[in-house]
Amino acid sequence: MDLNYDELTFVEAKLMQEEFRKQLKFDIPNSKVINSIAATDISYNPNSTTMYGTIVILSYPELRLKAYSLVTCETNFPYKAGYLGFREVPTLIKAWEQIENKPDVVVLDGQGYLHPRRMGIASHFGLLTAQATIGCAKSSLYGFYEEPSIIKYSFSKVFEHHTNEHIGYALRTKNKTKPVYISPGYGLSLVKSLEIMKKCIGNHRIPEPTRLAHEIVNDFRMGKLQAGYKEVNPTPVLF
DNA sequence: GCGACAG
DNA sequence: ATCTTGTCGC
Repeated sequence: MDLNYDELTFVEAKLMQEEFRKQLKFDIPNSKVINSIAATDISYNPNSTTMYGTIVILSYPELRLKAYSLVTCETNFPYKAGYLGFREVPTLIKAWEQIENKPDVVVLDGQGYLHPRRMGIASHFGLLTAQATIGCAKSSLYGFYEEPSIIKYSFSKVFEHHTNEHIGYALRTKNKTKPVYISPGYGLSLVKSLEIMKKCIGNHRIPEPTRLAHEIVNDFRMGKLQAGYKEVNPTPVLF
């Protein structure tokens, strides 16, 4: 594919999001059982155009690491709230293409439907790959909501400012910590995306797939891992 | 005009 | 996103 948005202006990017939005699908006949879930992450030095990207694949619902894809990619499109996809998706598409066994669902670091134009990075990536995706963001970008109870697994709906449309959830993934923001990116419903993410919660605020992606891409940037696609050896059964 | 603003 | 010391709470 070799995607590159470096020459786009924000005005053009916005028009593209409005066009993409019309092509989104959320209720794809979804009787398929989920056996694997992936998470993506990007790492880089603020003063460099080199992006380090990863997509890690875990078994579901056991959440054991099965494989990971590591790539490096040059990007000049700047970060701007509302346009994250244009900066990070090209790197992720490159990581996606070298995966030999595609996962059933992909969790992106950022928003999905919970976006001013319903086109967060999870929707952007999901549309281009025709993959089921979920947006899981560490902070809020858009919408209003009431704070969920401080107890782990509690959640509340996030709504569109003017229409009151339900567009995502604030989910408490750990007692007494800030919630994360969940919304479908592509191919899944709001309810289904929340249900899946609840099952990805471990003992930290950041859900397990995303935590692993962050750890692995950091090792990659530090030179501890090499670019490419690698399937991890299954843990031997002892008896 | 003012404040907010994923990573 | 990344850097980075100390501090607070479980």
